[in-house]
Amino acid sequence: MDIKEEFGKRLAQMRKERKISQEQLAELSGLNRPYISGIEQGKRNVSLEVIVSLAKALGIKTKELFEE
Amino acid sequence: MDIKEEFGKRLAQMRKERKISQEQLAELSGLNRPYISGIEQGKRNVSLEVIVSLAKALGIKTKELFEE
DNA sequence: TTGTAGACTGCCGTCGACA
DNA sequence: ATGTCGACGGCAGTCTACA
Repeated sequence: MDIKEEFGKRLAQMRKERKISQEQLAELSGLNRPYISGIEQGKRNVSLEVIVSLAKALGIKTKELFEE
Repeated sequence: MDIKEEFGKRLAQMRKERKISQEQLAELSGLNRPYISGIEQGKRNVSLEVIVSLAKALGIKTKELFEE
């Protein structure tokens, strides 16, 4: 499986565990909602800064987004 | 410290531990050498795919590039 | 609530060259 | 062996809008 897909699935999983919407995650991370959607679909090659923003918004460490 | 700097220092550290040059890391990762230099200087906001390429080139897991 | 589309700006990543 | 520059194409990330 493609790394973008893996990352997207992992992100969606962590978001749902916290029971927040894409809209809320967008606000917390400072990103826009359609972009979050694209990331979760595995369509986006996100940058280091975005990865860190998402981890912070989820209240986890960056490395946790890369655990299997 | 900025996340780009942190990542760059971590990358340089892992590369030196393996005693390979930026030139060799560039070849192994499929990236170009001046770009590797910029990353290690903390000047570049690298993408997910580049992060994974670098980890593979170093023979480590992606998450290891985010451990403190 | 989520997926998708289009238009836009800025920067990622490439490459050749020089210190 | 490494840092830096300049030029370039392509895509990251934004925003509005509609299903």
